[in-house]
Amino acid sequence: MELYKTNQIKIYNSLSKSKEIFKPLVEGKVGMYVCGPTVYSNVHLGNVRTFTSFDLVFRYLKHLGFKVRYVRNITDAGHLENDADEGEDRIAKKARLEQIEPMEVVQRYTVDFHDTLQKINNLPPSIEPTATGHIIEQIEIIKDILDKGLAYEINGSVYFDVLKYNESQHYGILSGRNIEESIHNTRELDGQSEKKNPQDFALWKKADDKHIMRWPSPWSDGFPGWHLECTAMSTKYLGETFDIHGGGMDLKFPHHECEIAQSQAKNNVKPVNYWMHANMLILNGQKMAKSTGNYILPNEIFTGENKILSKPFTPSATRFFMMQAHYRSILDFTSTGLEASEKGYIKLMEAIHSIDKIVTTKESSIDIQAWKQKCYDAMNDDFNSPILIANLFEAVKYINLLIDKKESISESDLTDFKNTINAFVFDVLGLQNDIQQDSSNKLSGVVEMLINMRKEARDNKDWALSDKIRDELATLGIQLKDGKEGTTFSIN
RNA sequence: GGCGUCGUGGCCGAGUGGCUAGGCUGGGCUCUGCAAAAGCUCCUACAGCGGUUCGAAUCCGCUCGUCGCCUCCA
Repeated sequence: MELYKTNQIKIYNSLSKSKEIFKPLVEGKVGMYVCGPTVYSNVHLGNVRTFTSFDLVFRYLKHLGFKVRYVRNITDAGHLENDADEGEDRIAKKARLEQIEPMEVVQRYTVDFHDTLQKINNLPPSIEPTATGHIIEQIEIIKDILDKGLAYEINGSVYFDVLKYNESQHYGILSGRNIEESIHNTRELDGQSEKKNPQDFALWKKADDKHIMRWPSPWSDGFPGWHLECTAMSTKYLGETFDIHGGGMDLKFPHHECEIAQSQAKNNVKPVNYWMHANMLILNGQKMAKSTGNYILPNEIFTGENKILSKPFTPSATRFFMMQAHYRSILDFTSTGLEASEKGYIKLMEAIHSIDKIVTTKESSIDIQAWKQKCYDAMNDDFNSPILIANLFEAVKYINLLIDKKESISESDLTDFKNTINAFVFDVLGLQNDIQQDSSNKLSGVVEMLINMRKEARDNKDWALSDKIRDELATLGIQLKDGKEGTTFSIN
C-alpha cells in the first residue's frame, strides 16, 4: 500500500496563512508548478535554496508514493528591468554587453543552472518548459482576457485592467493587499506610462526597433509580459486548477498575484489550491540578489574561491546546511554556520557507514517503529526537515550504542532501521555520501596494512612506533579511530 | 508610509499553552598505554512592557528592532 494512504501531510498555504491538510485533486497524483529562473546570469545560492526547498517537497511526495508531475519553467524571454515598462530587457542587455545572441545567453545560463542543481543533487522536474516555446499559448490567453473585457490595448501593447478585475474579484488575495489603499500609496512613476493605472501590468509589449527578441501577434511585433508565461505553462500542463504552486517569497507580489488574476480572469476558477513560498537565503544579513551584487555562486562554495568562506564545502554539506533550516525560515549564510553543519553531516555519514557493523540479537531494546514514526511525523508537518534531521541524529546515537553493544536490535528491526535511514537521508533529503570511504581502493588496503602494523607495535607496547603511524597518517588527513572491535579510519 | 515576516541559550536552528528538539562550541566523566573517535553528563534560552490564564517563550495588545515586498528579483 502506498505510504500516502497512511500519512497525512499538512502544508502551510500562503493563501490562507495557515497549515492545511493536503488533499490532491486526484487521489494519488500531485500537480506542482514552481517558478523557475530567468536565465540571464549564473544561478546564485539564493536561487538554489528555493529550488532545493521544492526538491525536498518533490522528493517527499514521491517517497510517499504520489505520482507527481513537477513543472518548472525556464524564463528565456527578456523582461524589462522596471515596471515603468521602459528600458532594455535583461537578456538583451546581457547579449549586447557580451556581444552574443540573446539565445546564446539563454543557452549558457540554462546549462549553468542545470549543472549547478545537479551538483547539489536536485532531481530534474518532470517538465521544464520555456517561455519562448509558449508564445502562442500566451497570445491565446491575452485574446481571451481581452474578450472578457479585463484587458485593454494601447499602441500595440496590452495591459491587464486591475481595477476592472477588482470589481468582481479580489486583486491582492494572496499578498494581503487592498487595491484601493495601494492606489493612494503608489508613487508617481517616472516618465509617461501608457497604462490607465499604475497597478495594471503588461500582458503584451510592443517591441521597439532595437528590441531583438520579438514575435508577431494581433497587436504588434512584441513580446509577452513576465507574469503571463507562468499562467500559460502551468495551466497547459497541469490544468486550470492544480494542487501546488511554489516559488520564492519575493515572487508573492506582484508576480503570483498577477498569475492568480490572469488565470482567474481567463478560466474563472481558482487556479491553485496550495500556494507555497520558500523563504530567502540571506548573506551578511542582507538579501542575496544578482542586482545588488550581494551574492555568492554555488561553485565558489565548492571551490572555496571567495572571500566569505574559510574553506571549500561539498555540495552535500551545503545541501545539509539548507536542510537544517525550515524552508519557510530566513536562513543566514555564514562560514561558521556551514562549518558546524559540515561536522554534523560528516558525523551522520560516518554513522551510516558503520551501520553494517551492528550485530543483531533476538530482541530489540530500542523502539524502531516509534522512531520511524517520528521521522514521518516531522516531514508530514509541512516538510519539517530540521526535525527530521534531529531524529536522524538520534539514529546516529542508536547506531553507536548498538555497535558498542550497549543496546540491542533484532534482525527485522535492523533491516527496517537501515531502510528508513537510507530512504530519508538519500531519497528524501537528497544527500549524497561524498565522504571518501571506498574500501575497495588501494589506499584503503595500504591504510589497513598500517593499522595492522600499528596493532603489532601496540601489542609489543612500542608506543613510539604506534604513535608515529597514527600521527603521520593524521598529517595526511587520515584519522584512525580505536574502538572496542578494532581500529577503523576516515579520510578527510 | 502601506503589506508581510521574524526577534529563542556562546553560535546556528526547531517547537508546543504546563512534560522545557537537534547540530556546532566549551566544561566534566567513562573508555584508552596516551590521545582521538564513541558514549554519558553539565552550562537551560525564549526582544521589552502590559493583559488573558491555575499556568505563556507558546494566545492578545502595545513598544522597539530585523528582514522582505510595495520597481526586475528565488
